[in-house]
Amino acid sequence: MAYPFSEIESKWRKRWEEDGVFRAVADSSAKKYYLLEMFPYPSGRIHMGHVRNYTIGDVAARYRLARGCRVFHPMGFDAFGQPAENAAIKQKVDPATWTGDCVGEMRSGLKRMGFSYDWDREVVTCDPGYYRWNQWIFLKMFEKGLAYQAEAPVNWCPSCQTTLANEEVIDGGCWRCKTPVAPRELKQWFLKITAYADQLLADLEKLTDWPERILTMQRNWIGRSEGVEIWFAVQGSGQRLPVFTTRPDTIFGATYVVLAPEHPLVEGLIRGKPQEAQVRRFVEGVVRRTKQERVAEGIQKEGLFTGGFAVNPVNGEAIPIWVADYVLMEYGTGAIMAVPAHDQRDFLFAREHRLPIRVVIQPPPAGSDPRGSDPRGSDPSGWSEAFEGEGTQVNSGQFNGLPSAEGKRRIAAWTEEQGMAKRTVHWRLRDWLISRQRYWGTPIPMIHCPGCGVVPVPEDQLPVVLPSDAPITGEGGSPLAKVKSFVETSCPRCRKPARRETDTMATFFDSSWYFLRFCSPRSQDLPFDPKETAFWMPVDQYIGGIEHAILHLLYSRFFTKFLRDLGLLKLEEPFARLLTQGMVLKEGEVMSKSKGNVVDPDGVIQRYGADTLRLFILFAAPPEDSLEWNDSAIEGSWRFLNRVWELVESQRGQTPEGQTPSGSDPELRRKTHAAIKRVTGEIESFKFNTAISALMELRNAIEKNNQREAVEVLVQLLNPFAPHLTEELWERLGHREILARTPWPRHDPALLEESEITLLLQVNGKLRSRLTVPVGLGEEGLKARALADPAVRKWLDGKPPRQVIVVRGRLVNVVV
RNA sequence: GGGCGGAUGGCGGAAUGGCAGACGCGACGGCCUUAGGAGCCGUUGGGGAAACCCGUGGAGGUUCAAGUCCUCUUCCGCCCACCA
Repeated sequence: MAYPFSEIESKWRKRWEEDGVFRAVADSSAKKYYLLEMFPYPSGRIHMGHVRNYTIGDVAARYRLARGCRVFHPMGFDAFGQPAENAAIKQKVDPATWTGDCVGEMRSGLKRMGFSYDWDREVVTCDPGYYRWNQWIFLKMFEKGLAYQAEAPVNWCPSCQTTLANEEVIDGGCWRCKTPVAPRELKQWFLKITAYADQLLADLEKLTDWPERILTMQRNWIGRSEGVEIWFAVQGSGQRLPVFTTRPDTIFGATYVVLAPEHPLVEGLIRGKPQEAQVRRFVEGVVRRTKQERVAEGIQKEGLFTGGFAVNPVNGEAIPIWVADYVLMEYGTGAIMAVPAHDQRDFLFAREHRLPIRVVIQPPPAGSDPRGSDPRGSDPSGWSEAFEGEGTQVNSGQFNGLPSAEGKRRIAAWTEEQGMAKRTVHWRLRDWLISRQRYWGTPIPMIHCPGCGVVPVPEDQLPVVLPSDAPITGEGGSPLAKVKSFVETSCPRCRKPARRETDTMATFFDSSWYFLRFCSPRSQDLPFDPKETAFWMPVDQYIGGIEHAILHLLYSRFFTKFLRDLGLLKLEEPFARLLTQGMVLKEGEVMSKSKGNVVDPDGVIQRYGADTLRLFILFAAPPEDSLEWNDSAIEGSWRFLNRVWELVESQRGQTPEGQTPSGSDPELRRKTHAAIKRVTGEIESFKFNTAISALMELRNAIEKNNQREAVEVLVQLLNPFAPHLTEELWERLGHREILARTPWPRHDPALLEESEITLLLQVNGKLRSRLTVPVGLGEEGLKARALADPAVRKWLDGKPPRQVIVVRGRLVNVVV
């Protein structure tokens, strides 16, 4: 049998395209619905992860279209990036050609799936018409002081003479030549995302339709912490050593100070001291290692005494200054006051190096408070770990006896009054390093002039086009630096010879605003037409992988806020609702070429058609969960579609008189309308797996009693999932209109009312019997029926019930 | 170390605190067929002849009633990880 999916699918794709069924029209006569899936990196063919992501989106888009919304469902390609450059290095192909081929391959792969994209709005980020606006936005950021240059470490391969991305560093060595990678300071471009840290944090409150865990991840990434910066004096030098702490209540317990190895005060502290040589060797050893290595070494904390002392301003005590690798230069002030009694890292370090431990927060006595009690006494020598909880201030001068929570506030205020400290907020969020010493990206539109310094390329000279003749070898530094005709230019200010910036932008830049470009993809005057974004934005539903939960979403939120401040948008947040779909696994593992467990969507399409693939990938698991691919389970979806096909074909064979007229089987009518209600609700809440099972149930019911209305409803409800087949069936049922544009069916609530219900009879909470009773029976009536039931009487065994619980419309529980 | 999820038949997964296992895969039996890696029908959590009993990682608890709520615990996954 096997329905002719291949002909059907190409027929309807052609029809949709010819009729422009999915073209988005900005028309305020109906509600707009912007549905966006994260656009793909064009690495070759589409894979199951794409199929899943885009099928989830397509169901939502098609459903909204049938509900009469102005649906906006665009697609494009995130086309800059390293894989194209690696292909160039390995296979000697031009990245532009390679990328173009991949885009073509992917576009046709997506088309084979029958997704309802408005292809007229396609955007490809490596197109100069797109990336000129990257450059424009960058210039605006530079103008506002949000783009700046600073020294930053990169992974450097001394053999290839090039910088490496983190993922190109494998076991501390270069991915190509295995030479150990060394960190190296390079002047690079940053975006000042930290200027928006408070807004990015505060506005998370507005994202009420985002998954809670994504919000938590963003919150932790931004990492706001409130505390005080307190100034220790370096003994015998007059220098001030600022230290940040979130625990001012523990200041009296500081027994030493620790500097990060890179801290600028280290050199002065050790000079001429006996410790000098040893400390210097230690510092050099730490600095030479990359951050990954430092972290990978784990909990082993190493450090040395510098020979210097710092004076704690709260009690005038001189305490030793150490350097240790567990203090990071890039957080806080690069120095800490160590309170070993109340911080676990300090505790371990103090134990290791025999530094004093002083308790300043007395743990509450055991049993005093069920939540906060701590069995430890006030003598830390017996402790196995630090006490980080709340307690009572001790050894803390005039603050003794206060609860530590109050001590925290009072000590912070007091040190501030005394001029010893100031209250501050520190953020974990760092500025965003966007420079890449790479070819396949957007050139940063800046010019270095010996006389004028760093000068922006004037707006009317954009785009700065990526030259096509760069030598891409993977060696000898940035490819752009080797293209004379690109590098050599004149200063826009003084006209004298100058050099172009040869770094390109990280591709996260490109994807931080593409959702705005879709609104007016051919806009020539601005990155997007503010009228169009005012109509379409925000994205009503965004769908993509959890791996983008932090960076991509944070950057997009940052860009939106920046563009709003430029006056181009009237929008706080770009994505109203977010869904993160799970991964596609095979035998419990992520599909990957290296594991050799990749299932190619095209093979599946050839065997079963796109509709079966779509249906199966939605049926096998809820969208957010990971999905276990199963080659034989897809047969179930295939069978189901064939049976639906058969159902319609068999009905077509019948004369109208031979069909069961609508209404003659009230039970099937009821089931049909119940299915409309259920499937509709489940599509809206993205429970596609159960929506499909409801469709299977409806088909099973129809098979027993074929009825025109039921069949038509089934075809309509199935449409978002299996669009090609259902268009064909809809036509075969005699309809002229395209099903995708046919209004979604509505259920008749009157038909869902039932006259009888099944009453569950429990004895002591266990199901013992069931009873069919008329709807609307009162509590007493239900109780009487239950107690009269033979099964219940058997369990009562003549004894009177102790209690009878009646849940109307559902059950009666008799307690003996 | 921190955060967030999970754990239900042979498998994927269903279950507003109220019929555990919907729907599907697989398996088994049958029908049809020259044949079937097709199709159709039936059975399918475990135990038991049956009445019934036992079952949602483990241990407690709340409740008339717990897969679902609470406490503790084990294991697994993901993300972030020396953040002061």
